[in-house]
Amino acid sequence: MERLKRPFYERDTLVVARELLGQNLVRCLNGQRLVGRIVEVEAYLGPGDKASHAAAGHTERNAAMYGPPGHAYIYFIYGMHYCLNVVTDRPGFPAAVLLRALEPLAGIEQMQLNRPRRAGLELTNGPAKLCYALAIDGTLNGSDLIDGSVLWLETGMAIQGSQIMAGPRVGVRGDERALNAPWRFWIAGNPYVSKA
DNA sequence: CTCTCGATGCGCT
DNA sequence: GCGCATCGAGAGA
Repeated sequence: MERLKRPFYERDTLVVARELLGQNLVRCLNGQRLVGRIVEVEAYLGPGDKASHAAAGHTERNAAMYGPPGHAYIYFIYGMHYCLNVVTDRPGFPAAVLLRALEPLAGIEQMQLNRPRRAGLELTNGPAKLCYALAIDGTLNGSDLIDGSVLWLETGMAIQGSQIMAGPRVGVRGDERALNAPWRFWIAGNPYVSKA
């Protein structure tokens, strides 16, 4: 499988979000490949998006979103969880796509070890769950997904446009527009999607 | 199965 | 101090 290059990420965030569905997320851990198919994402479209961390402007926490596309933006939330985004759009413009759910493809035994009390669908059907399964935490924030050796994306399975579902994002606050915008995308019928 | 609620730490006002 | 792009235990049905 071929690694996704910088130009893939350096495009309109809604386009990238839809095309991320079906691609493979690869985490290299102690020489082992942990691989999951991306089945659910959410787009965060910049400073004007009131649900985005970038709505508050440039801060230390969200700095990765302002950097070049094709890097990881990983944040710590609710005092105990991490969530993984990929940075999109042009350098200097703070946009990203949150990876919300994966379908495990390889390294599943290690994922089980990383989540000792959960199995099956519960392994990776949520944004913080997939980070536990793939051993992704704040130390990987800002990782380069093109030249790095710990985290990257590879071309996966082609998804037909008719198989892509869209709806409002989960768990966000903000104004009316942020709450209603259909910027959550998922693969129709995939059992690992966090919410039907 | 669904629903409620506590956990837990840090960035931001 | 407040609130958070969440999760999972426990209760009830």
